Amino acid sequence: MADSTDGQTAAAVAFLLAQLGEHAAAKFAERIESLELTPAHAGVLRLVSVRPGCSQQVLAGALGALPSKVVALVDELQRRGLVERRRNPADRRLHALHLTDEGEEMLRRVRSAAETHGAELTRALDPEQRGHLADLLGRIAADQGLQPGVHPGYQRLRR
Amino acid sequence: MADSTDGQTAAAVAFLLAQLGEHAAAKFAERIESLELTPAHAGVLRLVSVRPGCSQQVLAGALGALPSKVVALVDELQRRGLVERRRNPADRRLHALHLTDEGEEMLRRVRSAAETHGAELTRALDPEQRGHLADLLGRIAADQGLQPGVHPGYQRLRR
DNA sequence: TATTGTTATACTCTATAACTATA
DNA sequence: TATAGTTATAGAGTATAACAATA
Repeated sequence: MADSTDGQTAAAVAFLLAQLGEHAAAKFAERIESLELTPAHAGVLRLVSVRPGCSQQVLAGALGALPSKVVALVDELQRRGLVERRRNPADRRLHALHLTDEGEEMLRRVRSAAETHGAELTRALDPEQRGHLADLLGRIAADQGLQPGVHPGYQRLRR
Repeated sequence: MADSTDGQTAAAVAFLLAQLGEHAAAKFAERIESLELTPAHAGVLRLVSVRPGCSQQVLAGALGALPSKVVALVDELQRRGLVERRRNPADRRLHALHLTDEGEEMLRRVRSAAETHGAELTRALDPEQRGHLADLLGRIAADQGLQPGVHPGYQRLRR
């Protein structure tokens, strides 16, 4: 069944993914604007929560962002009391990153916003269809070698 | 079944869409690099083909791009003999845009690249799953008010 | 006066590369 | 000498606004 119709379907799927991906990212950014966070900020909070004590280099690698960008992001989040930089006594070059209690609270709000965002985005589907869609997208993501939960493209790499 | 599990599924779908959308857009851009086209160029070719004789203003609106950007894109495509600007005798301010034969040929190559791209992106799915995915994504796109076939996000609006 | 297309300019962002402090 | 983090700078890309031609 790898006929011309299927080829067009595949192309249409790719187009829809690009279109919806842009839409989803823009809507999410809009939604966390009220928290005065950008998607990049949210990515930092999430990753520091998952890997407490990680260095800024590790963070840059996982986010796909430049170290210099990470400095600015962490500066901002630290200034607002959401993350802490702790010197590592064993290697004083490293900054171990941790969420403060306020940071944890903010992350809960981000997660809540993400759920509302997801519900709004997929409101045209019933729960069964939503589950099916998650499955199909997960298969593609795994096949394409995308890291689960890591950097949706907040980074502008461009090589 | 609108329970906490479903809420997490919805959030996961939104995340996957953003992640896969970025991936799909990047891969497509890579694929048409060999044609020395950017996604924005491809968008112009496609739209001029669909709406032959359209003005640059109309094009800018449909692409979600700035008029000044459209000028640069059309300049480049005209220089390469892919599109023509024809003065409209009725209103000499307007440039009616048309594809040349070379432009038509280039668009065929872009469409072929898009099919290969789609097949590669969705290779983890069988044709039935691919069709199902196209259906689910189409429902969301329609519900979210996205124009079919129009601007996947090549524009950087940001407002 | 309003609109199309164009050009010029200002601005934002990103990437690169220097610099410091530690190792 | 090499690495983490930081700062400064250059470059790319975008949006804004001025402009000429036509209506």
